[in-house]
Amino acid sequence: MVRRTIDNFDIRQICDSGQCFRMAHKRENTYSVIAAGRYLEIEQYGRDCIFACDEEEFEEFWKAYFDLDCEYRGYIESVNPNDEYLMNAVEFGSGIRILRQELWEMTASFLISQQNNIARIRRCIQNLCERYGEERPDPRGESYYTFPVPEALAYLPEDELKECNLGYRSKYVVRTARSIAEGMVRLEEIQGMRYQDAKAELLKLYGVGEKVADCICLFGLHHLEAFPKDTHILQALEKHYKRGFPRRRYKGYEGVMQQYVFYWELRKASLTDSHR
DNA sequence: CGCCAGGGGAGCT
DNA sequence: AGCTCCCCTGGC
Repeated sequence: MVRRTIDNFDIRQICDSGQCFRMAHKRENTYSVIAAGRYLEIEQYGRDCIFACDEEEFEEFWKAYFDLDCEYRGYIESVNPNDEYLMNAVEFGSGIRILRQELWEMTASFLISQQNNIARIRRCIQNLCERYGEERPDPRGESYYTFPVPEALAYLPEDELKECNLGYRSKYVVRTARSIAEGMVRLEEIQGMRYQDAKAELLKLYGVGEKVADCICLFGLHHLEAFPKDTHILQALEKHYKRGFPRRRYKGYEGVMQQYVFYWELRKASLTDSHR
């Protein structure tokens, strides 16, 4: 067990912010996450967090995964006080962090995300992991499945992943897995590239367009300047930033602001809903 | 049953 | 850069 008191960290908000599809609400105050072949449960009460792993694993892996070396207060305090919309969004999602997830997993996950909703994206990825990932025991005596390696998908018939409920996205994932398995696109090299070069390289993958490439850059490469524009963000920009989002002010971490806006747009509907 | 939207993209012009 | 068409599932 690892105990930490952490500011601007809310595991529920992170789970609901739609950047990780392998996080789940286990029970009151407790969430699970599967990443890089590992399984972890996190329990949180206010700023007090309990990570169900030993100190070594926490320091070596999870600390960086949750981006805990970064102080998010600075991002939050930089928001223009006159920007009422963004002030609200940032206050509402002040516990969000940009996770440091795996490049290949983000690539496949955001291929699956297109024209899809988050609940179904989760099910698709769960299906994919159960069928092509590796089964491992978790500390509680149950089991979980790792994310399949590219080679496990690369030589399937292009429609095979429709069995996992991917629909027409099946061929995007299979062809991309093949491009990577055969070395047409080298993820290890992309890891070392700056944002623009990495994005250009990712755009070569079949099924990867502007928006998906930016999601991969933001969540899989931690390029915080990537600013994915999905339907929700476009609607918000249209409504609140007719003259364009002030990217200059937030230069270098526009993607963090994007995530506050996205979460706010996603959740505020259900907020008024639950108040009936 | 039809219609539409869900964190778009490919293939044209 | 903009347009059309493509494509799958779930909810209403």
